[in-house]
Amino acid sequence: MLDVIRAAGTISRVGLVKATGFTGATISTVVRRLIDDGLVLESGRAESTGGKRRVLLQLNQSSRFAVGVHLDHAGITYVLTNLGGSVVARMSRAGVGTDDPAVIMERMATEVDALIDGAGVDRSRILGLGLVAPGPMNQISGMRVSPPTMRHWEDYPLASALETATHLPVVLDNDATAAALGEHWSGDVGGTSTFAAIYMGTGIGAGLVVNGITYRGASGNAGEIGHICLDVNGPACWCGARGCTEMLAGPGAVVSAARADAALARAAGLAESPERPRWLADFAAITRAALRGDARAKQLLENSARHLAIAARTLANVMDLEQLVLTGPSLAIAGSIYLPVVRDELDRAFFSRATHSITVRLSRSAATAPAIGAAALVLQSELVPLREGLRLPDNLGDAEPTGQPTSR
Amino acid sequence: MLDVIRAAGTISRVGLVKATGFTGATISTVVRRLIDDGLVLESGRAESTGGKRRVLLQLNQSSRFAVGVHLDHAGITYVLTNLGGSVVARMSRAGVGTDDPAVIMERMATEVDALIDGAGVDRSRILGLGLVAPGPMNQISGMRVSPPTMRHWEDYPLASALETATHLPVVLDNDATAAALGEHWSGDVGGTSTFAAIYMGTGIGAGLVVNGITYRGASGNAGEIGHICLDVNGPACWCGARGCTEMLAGPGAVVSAARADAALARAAGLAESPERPRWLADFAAITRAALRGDARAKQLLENSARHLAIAARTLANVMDLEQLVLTGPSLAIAGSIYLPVVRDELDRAFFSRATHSITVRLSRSAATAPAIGAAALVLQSELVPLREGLRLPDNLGDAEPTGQPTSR
DNA sequence: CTTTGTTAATTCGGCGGCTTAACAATCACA
DNA sequence: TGTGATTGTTAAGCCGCCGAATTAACAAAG
Repeated sequence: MLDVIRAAGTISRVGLVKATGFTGATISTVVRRLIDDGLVLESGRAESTGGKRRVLLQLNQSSRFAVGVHLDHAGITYVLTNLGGSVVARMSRAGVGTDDPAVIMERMATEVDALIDGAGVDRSRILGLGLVAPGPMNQISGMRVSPPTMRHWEDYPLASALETATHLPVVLDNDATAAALGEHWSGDVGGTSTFAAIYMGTGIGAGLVVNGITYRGASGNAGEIGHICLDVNGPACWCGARGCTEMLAGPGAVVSAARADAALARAAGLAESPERPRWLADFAAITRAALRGDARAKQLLENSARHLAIAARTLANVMDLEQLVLTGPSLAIAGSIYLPVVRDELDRAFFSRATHSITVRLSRSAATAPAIGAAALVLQSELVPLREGLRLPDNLGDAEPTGQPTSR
Repeated sequence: MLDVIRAAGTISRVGLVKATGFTGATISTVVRRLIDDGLVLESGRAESTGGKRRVLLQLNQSSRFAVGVHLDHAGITYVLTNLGGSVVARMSRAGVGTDDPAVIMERMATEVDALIDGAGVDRSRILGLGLVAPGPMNQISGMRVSPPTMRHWEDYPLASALETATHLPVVLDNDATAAALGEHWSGDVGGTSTFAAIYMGTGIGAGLVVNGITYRGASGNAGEIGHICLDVNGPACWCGARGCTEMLAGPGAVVSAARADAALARAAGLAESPERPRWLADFAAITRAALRGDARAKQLLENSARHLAIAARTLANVMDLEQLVLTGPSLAIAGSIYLPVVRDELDRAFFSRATHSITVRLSRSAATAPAIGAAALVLQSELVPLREGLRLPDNLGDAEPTGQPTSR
């Protein structure tokens, strides 16, 4: 319900009737309650359609808030969003590094406090905290399989620890999935039923949102397009396969190819074999060189884009997507180079293109997308009734009675 | 609810309480009504666990039936299944060919009558008819995009026409999706939440079932693994891309490669450039040659299997699958050759293999899987409440906020 | 055979969500 | 200034589901 109002931006009660299928009576009482709770505001009138003018409703954006935290090796990003998913306050702090989880927990609690206090938001209006991190997350406890750099976090009871530290309800998820959800809430995805966010950071992943809820797969690993084969004869990957997207299109591949080219490395200003690889800075430098017109840099990036585009098409074909968003740190930098290539690939060879188009766009907040998505997780869990589990049909006995009267 | 009973085979009321999360009270009344309607039977007692022995429940398999029809160029397959998805009667008739849709409709109506009468089933006990065909189906009307061989069916109002012809409720779907659903109902998929059926006929596709309901994507084209890229430098495909699975692993590719090899063509007994290509017969002949030990035939098929396996891994990674079933006419023939290759590929390189395993098996009824699935569509639509997400219609009537006049 | 404790299943009162039905409010237009 | 159309509210009732109490069936101990 709230989700419908949010997705529509502004909508009347009659509009809600059509959108939800509920009766006018139901809508009336529900909306009444939402207004009483301060979640929804009446915000004007629509033009008459022959009778009484419709009263337009919209979310009271600043009635409730959610905290989103993106936990990563390189940095922790905090955002405070309102009900609409718009960022009210944002903060970036040092990453996890090799610190002990318990230490980080304490630090996060104080930093979250700082975020909330800095924005001047009443704590009672905060619905909860969403925490996302790389790798699949166990919904209840914490990380199942963590990337090498965060190995010591494995099986740490993230949710419960953070709940006691911050006194806020905590929900967990994978960062790519969160990024997709964030786009669904903050971006103008509208009523799109199936879409994905391709997230390119160090690795390449994708988050999937189907009918407004995230698709996680059996173990939270869904959307793993970083390790699908684009070339049977391609280079071997650490995952056990060959020709994976990550090997052919990943920022790591781009950076190491640039390093191998002495002239390019010099032109782009890459540090020569630094002790600590700063791939993101290097990737940004290569992008700048390409935008300046450096042919070799441009070729490198377009090669990467071409491969990413093919992975995107695979994802779009398998999931039969309507919309695709490019996001993540790497695409925040080089998105303008990747976007046309991906668009072209899908225009040319998306399997269902005859039936329906697929729109591709860049995220407007690629760098903070996962954190925003983390907050969106909270918004969703609080506002969208999750119809999990099996429920009873409405008409169990009405299936073609064969003579016996259905006793009521 | 009925789906839980079906999936469990036999289950007690207490078992249902645990499985569904409902209260004992609810279960009691619902089960009572199901028994009154004849859908469920009490079938014995379980061992005591310290107190009163549990009464075991199971579906009354023969209380209701469903008709499943697989419409294809080459042949029409009819099945009549009971509530459990078991085939009660089966029939195969000539394919669609170039006949006019209206003619086929009439023929189907009489053939469905023959099927029902032959099995001696009361018409009032038939829940409905499921019709599946290649290509994406418009849920309401009929085919959207049809394969070249069935071009004259495009936009024909299949559902309504067949409803008036047979006087049965009709549901439509794509055949690969149906095959997956058929496996979910008739096979022992158990409580698996995410699985796919790879369907290899002339082309290659996959049907997806997530949490017991089919995933169709935006336009019913989901699972299109026949046209994902396995080799960026591969041969061009009619779909507009390069190196598609269908080009590298499809039966058509296998057969034409075999024809190109004169010695193999002779050994396998392929007709030399027949006027009408009989790819299925040829594919079967090549398979027999391989099983006899013909090295060249074996190599051809294993090459195909290797590529199909990579496509399967892509699908498994993207959807994060728990189970995979190989089905369809081609795999009904050569499944024993493909199965180990697919298993090996997933064991080696399935991305989530550390978190959870993925089981791969052959369908037990590969040839009739789509027809069984068509019947399962009916069973599901009647027995499982489909909770669709909230949807926004194209035009809700509200557009501009606050005062601005809405132009219509 | 009786008593006791445990588990299974049903019944009954009640709550909440949703619907139908009737009604009040607003607006365009004749 | 009605009049019909459209929007929105209120009241009454249905239905699914839950909680608590009750009945039924069984094992083990005496």
